Amino acid sequence: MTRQHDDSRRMELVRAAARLFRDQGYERTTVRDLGQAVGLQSGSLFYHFRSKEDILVAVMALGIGATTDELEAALAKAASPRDKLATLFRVHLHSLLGENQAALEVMLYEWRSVSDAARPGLVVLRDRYEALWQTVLDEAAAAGLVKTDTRLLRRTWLGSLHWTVQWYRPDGELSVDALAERMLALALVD
Amino acid sequence: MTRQHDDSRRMELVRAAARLFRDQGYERTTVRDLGQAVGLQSGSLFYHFRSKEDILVAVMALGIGATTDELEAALAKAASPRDKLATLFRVHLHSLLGENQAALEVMLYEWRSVSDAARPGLVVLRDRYEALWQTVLDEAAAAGLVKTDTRLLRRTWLGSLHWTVQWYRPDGELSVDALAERMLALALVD
Amino acid sequence: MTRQHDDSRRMELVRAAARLFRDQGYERTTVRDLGQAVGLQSGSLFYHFRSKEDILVAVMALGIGATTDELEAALAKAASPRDKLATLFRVHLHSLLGENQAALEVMLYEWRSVSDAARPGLVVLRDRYEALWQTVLDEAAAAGLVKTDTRLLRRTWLGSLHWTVQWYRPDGELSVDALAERMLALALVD
Amino acid sequence: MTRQHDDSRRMELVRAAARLFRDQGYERTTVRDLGQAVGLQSGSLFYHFRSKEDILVAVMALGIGATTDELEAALAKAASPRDKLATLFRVHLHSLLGENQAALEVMLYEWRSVSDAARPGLVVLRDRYEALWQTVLDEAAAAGLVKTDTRLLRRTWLGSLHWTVQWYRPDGELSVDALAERMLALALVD
DNA sequence: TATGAATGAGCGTTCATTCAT
DNA sequence: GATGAATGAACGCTCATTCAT
Repeated sequence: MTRQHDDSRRMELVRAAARLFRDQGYERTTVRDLGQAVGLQSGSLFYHFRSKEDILVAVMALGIGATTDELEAALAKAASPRDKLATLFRVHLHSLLGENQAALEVMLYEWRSVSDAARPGLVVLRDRYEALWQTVLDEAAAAGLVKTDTRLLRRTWLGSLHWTVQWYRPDGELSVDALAERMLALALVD
Repeated sequence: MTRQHDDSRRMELVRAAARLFRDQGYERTTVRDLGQAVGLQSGSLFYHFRSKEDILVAVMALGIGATTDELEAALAKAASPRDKLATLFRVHLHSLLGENQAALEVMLYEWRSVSDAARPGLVVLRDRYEALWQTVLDEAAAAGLVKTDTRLLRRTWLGSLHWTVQWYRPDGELSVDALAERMLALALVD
Repeated sequence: MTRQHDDSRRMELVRAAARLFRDQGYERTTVRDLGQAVGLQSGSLFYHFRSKEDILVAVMALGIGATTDELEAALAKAASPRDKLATLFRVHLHSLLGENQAALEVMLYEWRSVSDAARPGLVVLRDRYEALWQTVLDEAAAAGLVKTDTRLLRRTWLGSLHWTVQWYRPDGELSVDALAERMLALALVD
Repeated sequence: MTRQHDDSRRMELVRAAARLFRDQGYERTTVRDLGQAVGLQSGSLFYHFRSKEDILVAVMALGIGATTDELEAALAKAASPRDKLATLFRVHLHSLLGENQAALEVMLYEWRSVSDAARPGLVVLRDRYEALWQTVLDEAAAAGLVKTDTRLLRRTWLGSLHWTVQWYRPDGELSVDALAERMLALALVD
């Protein structure tokens, strides 16, 4: 119970931090900004986290971890290789562009602020996510859906998806789901 | 003469700044770092630039401006639509990944540190570059080389190319030219 | 009963504080350090003491008070003026250098952290201790054992003894008793 | 010239710091206190010193270094072993208790705030000073002026002298010179 | 009695920028 | 054109203390 309370505070902070880091950047976000966002004095943050960087790491771990979990769950429900490809696109774009989603974007763009000590742990999480992608792409290649250079394909497609945060506007004509579908259609060999 | 000297000093500084901003990030690079890189005291920089942000803007303008110039020149020499597509990929990757190239990468990843006042000028430069892309893609679509959703295609492909800075290693097996060729092949409908 | 329990907790804390204050200094010791040393959260200390400074005062009072008690008891058993001089040295060095002794050293070196309000109470305790010394020295002077400038002599000898904490090593060749004997021999007119 | 100016600023700061560290203790003295004492903003201190601890080390090095220099010069003028002993006492007390003298006292009482990295350098300086003492004491022992246990004698006497800062009042009846003479008389075997 | 969480003031330090020389 | 010195605001973080539970 106590643990739960503690965790909920931490989670609240991590989510607020994700938004601030995404909008202003990690370096430009002060611990006073973070405190204000959750109704705490800046010093009080350090009861929950050892350092500002620890908050960044928690945000990034959440970003990639939650996305991996969702992807795994969604893939389990996908029937065909083509469905699985669609799942890759859909889950990724929802995690990047969906409402209350900010952590994955931070994960993508704030690597430079992660210390050498914290990097390996995050790399493991990232690799786990990319391994899911790789598996699906390899199956798709075996099914003749995509070309066989799946490693480069993975990097290419992920790059395309990552970049959407720079231009996609949620108030535009295109829903996230529709965007995912169109990007997949564009990417696939007919 | 004075002007020339001044400009060469400025250029030297911009190039050094590009490398530092790319490697450490704009926020993490101090004006003392910049001064040291060109053998100047930090205070002396402010004779050449009004502020640190002005240096960033100069770097970004150089990054996109020089790339645009190169692309224009290279496209003029390209014969077929397919050649022109190859030119898009080749020039872009050289500007991102080539030796002594850092400014375009800064352009891509440091938008958040550009003030509202400076942004429009850079947006104009970026739009000019993307207009070149758009023209070439439209011609390719007309020739049946690519699908017709060329606006989304432009964003998709540019995203793929931008992301290469995160994983490409110049000491690996793949040259920049070879990478450009393979990425194009992967992107094209056969 | 409650009182007893309370006191034992307090004593445990004072002893732990004495060691920490001696080893790290009062200012560099945090209440979290103190809490950890006795298995308490830092906030819980404030049930036993009103402030961190109160703990310091308790340590210092213990340091000088216990030493005074021991000196009184030991002097009562000493026969000759020369024996009494030896007792001064022996008790003082044991209190400073003996095992589990830290409080007197804190008393000597942390005056600067005692507030004006708390100082008089400690000065009284210190004066009581020094009065014992003065009496013994005056008797020794009357017996022709030491020179007659006993006030300066007291300060001189106490200074010598206090300084031992800076250089004496318990794992060296000299026991505390032996050191006391040698220092007395050195100090006495033959 | 520039160097001289720089040094004079540093010196001014070191002297002011010596007084503040002596009066309030190193830990209780803030960099804002230090800045105010020399008419500088707190941040400006860091143009002259890399850290607050560096200032402490400079104070301590000044305290022991200047005293060593003075002692060397004064010993060169002393004729007899007895004169040299008097010189030891006189120079030490002047350095501790004289006007505008604070650095040596800081040296004695702030060791705990010196980092492991800085300590060896200061120990070398201290050893140099104590070596001067040792030489003089050995000569005095050879001349039959003092007992032969000169290593313990050195520590004993230095302890006595160090302790004077705790009780000597410059506005009292005793001048520093007179105190030195009386302490020596008390310490010497007739 | 003790805890977990929070406060709020203050700390040492950084850094873009200024300016007299 | 360039420097050395200084500014001043802000930064991440610490810590004695408080208090509802």
